[in-house]
Amino acid sequence: MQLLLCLSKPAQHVKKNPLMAASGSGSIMWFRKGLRIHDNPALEYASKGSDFLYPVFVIDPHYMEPDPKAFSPGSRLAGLNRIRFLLESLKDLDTSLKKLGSRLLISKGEPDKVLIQCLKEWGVKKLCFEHDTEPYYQALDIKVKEYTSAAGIEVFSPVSHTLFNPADIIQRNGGKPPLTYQSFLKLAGQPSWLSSPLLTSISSLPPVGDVGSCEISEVPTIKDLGYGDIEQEWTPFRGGESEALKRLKESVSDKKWVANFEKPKGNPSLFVKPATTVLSPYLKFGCLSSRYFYQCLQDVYKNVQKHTSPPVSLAGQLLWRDFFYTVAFGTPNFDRMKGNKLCKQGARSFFFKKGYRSLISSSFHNIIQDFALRMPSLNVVMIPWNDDDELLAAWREARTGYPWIDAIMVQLRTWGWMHHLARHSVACFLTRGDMFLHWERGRDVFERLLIDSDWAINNGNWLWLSCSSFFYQYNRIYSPISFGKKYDPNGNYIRHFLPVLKDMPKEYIYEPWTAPSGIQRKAKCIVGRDYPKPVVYHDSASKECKRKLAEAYALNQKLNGQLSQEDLDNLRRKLAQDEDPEPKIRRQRRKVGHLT
DNA sequence: GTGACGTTGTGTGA
DNA sequence: TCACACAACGTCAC
Repeated sequence: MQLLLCLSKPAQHVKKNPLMAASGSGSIMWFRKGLRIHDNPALEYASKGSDFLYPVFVIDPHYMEPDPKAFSPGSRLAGLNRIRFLLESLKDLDTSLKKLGSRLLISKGEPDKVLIQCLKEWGVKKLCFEHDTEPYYQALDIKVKEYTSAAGIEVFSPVSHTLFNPADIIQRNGGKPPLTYQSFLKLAGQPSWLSSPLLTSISSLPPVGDVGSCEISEVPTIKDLGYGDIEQEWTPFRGGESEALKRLKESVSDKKWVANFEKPKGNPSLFVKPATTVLSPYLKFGCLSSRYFYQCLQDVYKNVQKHTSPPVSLAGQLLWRDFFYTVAFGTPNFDRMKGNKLCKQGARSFFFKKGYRSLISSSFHNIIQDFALRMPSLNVVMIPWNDDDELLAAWREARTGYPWIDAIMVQLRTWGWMHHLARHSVACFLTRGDMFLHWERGRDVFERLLIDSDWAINNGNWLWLSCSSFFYQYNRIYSPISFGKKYDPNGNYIRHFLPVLKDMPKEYIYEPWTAPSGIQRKAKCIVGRDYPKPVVYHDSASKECKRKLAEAYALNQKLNGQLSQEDLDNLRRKLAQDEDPEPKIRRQRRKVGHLT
């Protein structure tokens, strides 16, 4: 309310038309993701044949308003970097809409309630919004469609966030999502829209109609949202479609770089000019169309002699995105370890008792019903992860004592973005590599702090990295010392994000606890005082993790993945009994060191 | 049932 | 720079 009051001002580009509601020629374009003008079929359809167009974005307080209890500045669900990125994206969209004779109408509240109020007040006959497969939006859309169906309002909700429609892929695979990238590629083939040009510009839009009694504001600032004066290091990446297209143009203009791109060969320690496009935050909010990006890449590939291919190529990265969207859409409880049992044993009851039947479009319902009968097939390994708030906080707050890990966590907090392999390093360290903590805890931290955090991709990658699903070679552990050193022997990345170590000689920068005390004094960094000692011994901790994973895998195999809570607890006790005490001893020493 | 395969590990030795 | 051991997983195609 405070926001609306302080921003209430006469709306520009708004034409009064008291007859509009009766004429029924108005449409609402409901922006959620898809914050762009180019390749936006919902916007295109909304503007066709409409005398008035209402471009609406609803600010959900859960997503935007300050939560003082959260572990970093921001709302309950999002860190401040991502909130700011979203506001910048909205501002850019508003500017673009104004150039086309329209504007963005910002409202605030529970999105479904606000939208239904707008639909009633404005008397429109058409509601357009981009289809979204995330559970949050699926549930939201059900509520809105219940109203539109009863009110006789046409709904147009095209798939334009991804290259393919996840439901189509699942249908083609007999009702199950493909579980490997290669099988996904085979099913997907070439996108149907690839041969025809996408609509990348619009010359004008219908004017905005009378907004009546609906509370509408301009795009708020961070301060308007109640954050006051914030002192923090902000992400260097600016939100919005204009910035996205500029970045895209820069990336694809280097044809040689695009043609030779191989994701696993990228250097995660580069930060002045990152080794990847950093287009992921723009794809996340739909400031950039993945289809337009894909088409631009195909144009480059056509004009070079040879180029890399999926999974490592740039186009392959967009296909990875679609792969995770597809598996996530076809897997109930994709974001949990413990939902798997429910999937395997009680898929029918899950779908039919929990109301998911109404959640899914009728055309897809038959497939899902069949899918439920066949049993969902994503195997999530049940692992008795440890629960240790102290270790989790050390990881989250960049004080593990391993500079490579801590520097990445500082980059996460300050930039909201890190290279993919840097994410692998810290995710492996938290889960199966060193700390043996639950991937869901790490997922929560990433989900909050990343500016590109995406429900399907984030959960998919945590399942992958923790060897819980998709990837199972738990012997392959990233070393918190040698992995970074291989790319950046001088430790420039560490020196930048952990200035406390900027004068540490390169011989010790990845393992400062090994530096002689004279060197530590000269570098003005005494380990245990200015920078923490390691919270675990990597050598023994990683061996312990491998042993635990081996036992957990064996039990999962024995019980065919059907572990009860009791089975997990028993295994946890057994693993603790057999545990090598060495990592714990180090933790005790560190703790004492901190207290004194 | 079997064999090939899997975007992105590390350390060692040639 | 490359091959190999490490130790061995699940998925897919046959």
